[in-house]
Amino acid sequence: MGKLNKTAMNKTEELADRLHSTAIHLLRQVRVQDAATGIAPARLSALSVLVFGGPISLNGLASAEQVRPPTMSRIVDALESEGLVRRRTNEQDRRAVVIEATEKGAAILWQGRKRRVKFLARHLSRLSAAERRQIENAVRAIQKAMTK
Amino acid sequence: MGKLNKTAMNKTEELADRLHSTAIHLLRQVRVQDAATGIAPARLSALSVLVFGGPISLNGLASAEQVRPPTMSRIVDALESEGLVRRRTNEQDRRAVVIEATEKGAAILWQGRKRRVKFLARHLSRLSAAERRQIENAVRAIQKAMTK
DNA sequence: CTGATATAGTTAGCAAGGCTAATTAAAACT
DNA sequence: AGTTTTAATTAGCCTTGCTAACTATATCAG
Repeated sequence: MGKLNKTAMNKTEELADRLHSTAIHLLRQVRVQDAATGIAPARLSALSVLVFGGPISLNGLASAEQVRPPTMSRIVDALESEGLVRRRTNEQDRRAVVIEATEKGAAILWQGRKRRVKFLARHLSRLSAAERRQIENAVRAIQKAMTK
Repeated sequence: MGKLNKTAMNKTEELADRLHSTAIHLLRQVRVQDAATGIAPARLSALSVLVFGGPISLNGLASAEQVRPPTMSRIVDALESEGLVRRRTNEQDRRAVVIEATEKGAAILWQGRKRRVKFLARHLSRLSAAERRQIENAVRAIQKAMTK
């Protein structure tokens, strides 16, 4: 993949290309681990915002997850019916709801997160300490490059 | 995110965690670029296999994309009706079809790929050469860690 | 060579997750 | 008080994943 026109790409573009494809493959493997939680991906991701970030409004959650409110409303419906989150009305602004993870939701999320991190760490542990340091530096650099 | 239980994680697990979240954010931003092609993501991805890998059977394409044949059959239907790919019957085995990208499909894909790579490269170009070298090394290390 | 079995692909039908447009209820602002 | 804005939901669409069931062709056993 991507061999044809390499000649037309400069070095930075080649790096961009490899970085992209590496990210795709990395996440593809991790997703298999997440499937073991039994929670569908969008739901798991929203739940994780709630567990790590605390209670938040529906619109806040939607924008944290970069989806539209109706999409998030339905995701929260599903999480709620599985007993993983809870809706409260915000008494300061009765139009708004506050969504929070239940104990059960938090427990399940921590489990899944642990599985995912251990899976990745198991792979990373096969590298040398120097290689891991390289990845660490690269992660910092990528974050720097991508934030505005 | 991920601040709560860091104490319970060792260094490699922390790295795994940051790597994971960096990959997610990277791809989320790139996806916005891909949307500009006007082709839905699964279709774009299948088309890219055809353009970079050449003609292939439906089952082959499905397994390259890690989806089931019925899913791919429908994706190919959509691409075909947009004139981006073409189905041929394999004359050696008349049960099988061979799917190939049309000129139009290839052209659109190259455009989109160029946009995506340039977008990423634009961000990477704000880093120092040393930082880009770090990313390069890290990409290699990650691939090594994740294969097999 | 014929009947059974295996393989390639499609069709039908379900679920998840994305969207916009329209609606409802509450808040905020003339 | 009446209008406008805002938070969330509902309705209805599309895409993309799946399994089960079907069709057509190929292969294999006797």
